[in-house]
Amino acid sequence: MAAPRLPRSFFARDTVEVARDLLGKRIVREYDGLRISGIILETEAYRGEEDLACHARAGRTPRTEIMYGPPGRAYIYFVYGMHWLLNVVTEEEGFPGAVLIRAIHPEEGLDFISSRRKGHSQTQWTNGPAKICQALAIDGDLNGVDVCGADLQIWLENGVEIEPELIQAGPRVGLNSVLDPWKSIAWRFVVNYQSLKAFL
DNA sequence: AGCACGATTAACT
DNA sequence: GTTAATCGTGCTC
Repeated sequence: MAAPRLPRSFFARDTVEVARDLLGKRIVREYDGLRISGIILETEAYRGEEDLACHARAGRTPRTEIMYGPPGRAYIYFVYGMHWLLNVVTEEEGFPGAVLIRAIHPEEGLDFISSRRKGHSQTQWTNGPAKICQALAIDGDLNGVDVCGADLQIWLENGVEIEPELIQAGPRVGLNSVLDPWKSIAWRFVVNYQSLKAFL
């Protein structure tokens, strides 16, 4: 019996809450009949047009349109000329928001991940947002897929319980030219190493 | 261990 | 034309 997927209602909430609640959840990628999965250890929230770090800061564009759409869809985009990054759209339809998945702890499909991250040690397999996409074979072809519906490509399940006191919040990464308060607002969430050891 | 930089494309100004 | 929600390498301390 397969574990139930996180429902759309999980994502139809405030982006910052969703980002925090995604820690400890399991992200599952099905590829070529193979199940690849990991436990989410790090996320970031991007929320609203006033958030100067959010792509929706400039309003609706072809790229950001998906962030305004229904929650529970994948927002996958390309940066720095070579990297794909995976987000899940949040908030009620009409309000832009998404959670960036920044790090996971691999659990299933280790051979697959290893082959896609050849030449790197296991700790470097999925400890960054572009590394996750490389490891799980996620690219722009999957932009817009529904992670709550019947699509068998990416979805989320309940994983492990993370004690609230083991969650660290801090400023989001890579926002070099973003102004405060958005540059330093604590919308990045990381599972503390202490709790990491509980299931490593 | 930590910092600086180049890679390489597309969206947006 | 500029910038970018990053990564890997190569250099220095």
